[in-house]
Amino acid sequence: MKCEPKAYNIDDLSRAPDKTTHWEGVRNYQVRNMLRDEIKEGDRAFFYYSNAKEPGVVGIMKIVKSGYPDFCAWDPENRYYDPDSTPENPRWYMVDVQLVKKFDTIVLLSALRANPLLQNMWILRKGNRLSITPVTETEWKEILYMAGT
DNA sequence: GCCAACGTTGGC
DNA sequence: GCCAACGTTGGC
Repeated sequence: MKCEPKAYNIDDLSRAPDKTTHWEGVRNYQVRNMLRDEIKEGDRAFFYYSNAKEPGVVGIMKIVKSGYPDFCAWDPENRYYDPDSTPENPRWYMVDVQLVKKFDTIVLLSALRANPLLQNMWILRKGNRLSITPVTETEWKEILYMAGT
C-alpha cells in the first residue's frame, strides 16, 4: 500500500491511537474495488513510500477493518471531497490498518528491482500507478528476508 | 523539475 | 463510442 511520507509516514502510524488509522483518499476505481471487495480483515500489507527521496518498503501493517465507505468524500472541507459520493450511494471505500512492524531499515525500490525473485512483482511493472497492488507469498517472504526479519 | 504512463473528461 | 486534451502519479 503506497503512501507519500510527506503526507503520512510510518512514525505517524506508530503514534496513532492503537497504531491504527483509516486508509482514506483512494480515488481510483480499480483500487476502490480492491478495498471494497478483496481486502479482508486480518490481511497483511506492506507500507510503501512513494514519491519519496528514497522510495521503498518501510514496514508491515494489518487490515483491522475491511472495506467500508470513505466518509472523507462527504465532507466539503476535506481534500478528498467528492460531491458525487453520498452516504446513500457511496462511491469510494477505505479500510483501517494497524501497524505491525516498522523495519529496522527501509527495503529500497532499487533493491526490489535488483532482486530476480521479485522481477514480476506488480508494483515494479512499467506504468503501474495503482496505489495498492497484490503481493504473492513468495514476494512477501523475500521482502521480509531482505528487511532482515 | 522533467516526463512517461495512464486515467478521466467532455465535445462531437 | 471515439479520441484529444488535460490532470495525476511517481521514478529519476
